[in-house]
Amino acid sequence: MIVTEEGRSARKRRSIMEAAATLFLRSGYQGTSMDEIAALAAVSKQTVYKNFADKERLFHDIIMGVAGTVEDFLRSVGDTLRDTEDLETDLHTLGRQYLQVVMRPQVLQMRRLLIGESARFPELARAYYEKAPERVLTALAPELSRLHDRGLLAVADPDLAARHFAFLILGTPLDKAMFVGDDTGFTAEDLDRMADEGVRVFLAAYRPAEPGSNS
Amino acid sequence: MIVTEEGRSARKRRSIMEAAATLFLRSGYQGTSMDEIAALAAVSKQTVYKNFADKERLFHDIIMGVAGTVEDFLRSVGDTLRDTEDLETDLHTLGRQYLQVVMRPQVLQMRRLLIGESARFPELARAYYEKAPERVLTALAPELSRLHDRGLLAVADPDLAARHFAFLILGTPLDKAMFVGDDTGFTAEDLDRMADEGVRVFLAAYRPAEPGSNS
Amino acid sequence: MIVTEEGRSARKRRSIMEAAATLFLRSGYQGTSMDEIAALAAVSKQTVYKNFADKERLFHDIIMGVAGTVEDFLRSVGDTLRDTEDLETDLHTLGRQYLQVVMRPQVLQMRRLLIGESARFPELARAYYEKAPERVLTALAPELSRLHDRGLLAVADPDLAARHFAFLILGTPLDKAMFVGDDTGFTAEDLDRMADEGVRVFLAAYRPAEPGSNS
Amino acid sequence: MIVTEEGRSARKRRSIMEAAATLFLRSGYQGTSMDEIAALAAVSKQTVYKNFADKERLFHDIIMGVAGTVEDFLRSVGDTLRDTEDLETDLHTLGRQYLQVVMRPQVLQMRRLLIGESARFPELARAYYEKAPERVLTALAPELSRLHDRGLLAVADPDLAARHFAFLILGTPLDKAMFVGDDTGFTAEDLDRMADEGVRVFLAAYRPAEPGSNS
DNA sequence: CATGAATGAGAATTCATTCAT
DNA sequence: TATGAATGAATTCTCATTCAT
Repeated sequence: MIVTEEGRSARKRRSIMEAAATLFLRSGYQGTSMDEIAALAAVSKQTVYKNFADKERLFHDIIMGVAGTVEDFLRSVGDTLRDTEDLETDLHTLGRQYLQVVMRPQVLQMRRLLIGESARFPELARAYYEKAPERVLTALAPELSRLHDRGLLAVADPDLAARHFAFLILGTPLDKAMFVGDDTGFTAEDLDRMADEGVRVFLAAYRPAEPGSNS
Repeated sequence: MIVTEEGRSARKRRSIMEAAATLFLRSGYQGTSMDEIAALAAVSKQTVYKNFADKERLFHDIIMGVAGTVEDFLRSVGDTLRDTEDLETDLHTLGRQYLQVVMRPQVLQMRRLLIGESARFPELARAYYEKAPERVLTALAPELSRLHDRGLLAVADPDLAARHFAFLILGTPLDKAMFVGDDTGFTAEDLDRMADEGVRVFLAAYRPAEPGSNS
Repeated sequence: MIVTEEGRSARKRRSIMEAAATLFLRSGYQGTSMDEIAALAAVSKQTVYKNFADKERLFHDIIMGVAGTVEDFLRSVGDTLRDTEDLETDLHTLGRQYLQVVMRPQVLQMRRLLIGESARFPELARAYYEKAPERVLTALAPELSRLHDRGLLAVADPDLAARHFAFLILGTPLDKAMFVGDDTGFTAEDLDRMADEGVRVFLAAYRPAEPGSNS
Repeated sequence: MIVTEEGRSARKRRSIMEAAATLFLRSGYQGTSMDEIAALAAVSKQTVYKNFADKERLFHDIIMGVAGTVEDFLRSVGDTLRDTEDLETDLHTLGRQYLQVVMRPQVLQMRRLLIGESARFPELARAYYEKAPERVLTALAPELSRLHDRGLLAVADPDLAARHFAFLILGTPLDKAMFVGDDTGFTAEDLDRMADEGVRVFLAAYRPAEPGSNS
């Protein structure tokens, strides 16, 4: 009762944000009108303006709200690699997860939206970039570093290695998805295979010459 | 006299296309008005409409025109790898070139533009994707296949290898550039180093176990 | 209180329709701008567009609204002829009424409007034709048929007879009005006389040879 | 050689008039642009303006040019009725001809065009009305008068009788054609039958009680 | 506070007419 | 003299934002 207590006002605010998120992601910034947002949120335009000074601020708040979604995957990165006993298996698992997360329609749409609006909202695009895609890399790098210390990988530059890991896996489907839409034609199995191949190449390149002697 | 003969008409048409390209790339499709294009081209709106049926067609023609620019690099791919005598050196050269080409502001802007408009112009985005980014990969794959046959690489799946090559090199700077603008903060040297590192990892993974015995 | 309750909204809508009707009838479809309509209705353009999706739909609604006006005369046709005891007198009365109705400026303008726009709005013109002019004929025919059965007229083909009746009366003034404007120069007496003469000719042709023996 | 000598200039003028006639009749005044006319006439816009001061004058000249086409039928009226020896047959022939002439697409389109533009070009519409439809009636009336004198018809008011003749025949198909387009769905046989029925009614009403004794 | 209307402007597109080459 | 371009305005429609009820 205490937790779900939200108040009409807060409920409306959330419904506006949901409507705006849906529409902005689907139709872009210019392609979405305040009228549509109000209509989809089932509130009056006045209410929209009461809650958000103008269209730009609404957009801003939406984006920053949605950007927080990576959290789950970030935790997964640490959990999976921290004390791995079977690096190869765990890396494959992580790779598949990574790709699945990034290929979710919502993520793809958000990327397209911000890339398309990066000229109009430069700070916003940069903020998103740092809060989402970049964050994964900065979370991955220290884990790779740890693995190096444990002698399981040979990574001279952990940040660079993290990026290689990321783009070996994501590069192809993500780039394609940016242009051709959410449905790239890749099946779930295709994606898993691509992730696996990326991980395989990563390991081929980053496996230590003689296991267990990096320190 | 023959070569430079162009005619008022053709000159105007070109000036319109240049103006439109500049503005579309800078401000996007919706962010560019036909008035602005006519003004920048120093031409009346009528003349714009005489040359291009409507805004969509103008946009289309611009995009497809720019997309044809990859040709040069495509030739370079074949020229560099076809009869290489020093694969490592030539791959590094190619990698650097590749990254430089893709990081040119015009290319970055075009990518952002089409990614941002991919919902409004799905076929156009796809057409561009196939005509530009994808085309490089389909040109690279057979070359890798040749190198495999010559025993210089061990590529079971040339297409996949081409993609790994591409994204090991391009991934990081390209993804960042999409969000943060043409100026990523990377110097030319940074980019060369990134290309080099990508090629190094590629070779570490795809170098044959015993050189010269793949067939 | 209940009857006159209409609401701002409905009032505005009506005022738009009246303004649009006036202007469309006076200046035609292309000759009337949405700006003019809004101005005459003392309403913002937005309000016009909120009530009517676009100019075409507004036009359509106006036309179909006006077309419903024939109803009164349709009733009159039945009332006058159904149980007539003095056919000649009643036919003359009906003929005069008919001509008066059709020569009302609003009707004449509507005819001109739709005839002029019949290329642009073929279905609308046809719909109007069937809903208004044609409808009178299909109401008249069965009455003539009844009169035939009662032995008061000799009409082998009631539909054809209805058309003869109509155009003997309307033909001249209606055709002239189409071209020369609402004011044909005919006085009310002229019109009555024309109607009378038409009815006279109709009766001369359709009176049974020997009254009272058609069945 | 003398007859066909026309000169480039006159040829162009005629080609402009033909193009304009085609387009005005098909698309109306406002629906036809000077660009289209120039294009269809295969001359430059300048040439159009050289020959016709402006669009209005061009329209005017076209209409008055086309209006002259009734001449043939006018002669036919006199030829057929002047010394008829079988009035019934000849009237039927004339009725059919009349209807055929009026139902020609060009005539129908001209009527629609001028009716639609009668507010914009009142004198022109009136002029056409007097030059074409009215002219037939004023040609027909004296012939009917002659027939009355010969005792073949009983027409007290020849002008009125002419109008009755006209609209008994033309009324239905002409009125329908105004609204539903050139193709009314009536076959040539339908039209002949309609004409015949109109003539039949006309004769029923206007045949003298005792043939041969009107004077 | 919430609904409908108003404002004021901007964009795409078209047109009649006139210059300039 | 004829072609393409320019002018200048009009028209339909949409939008973000603000008032009034």
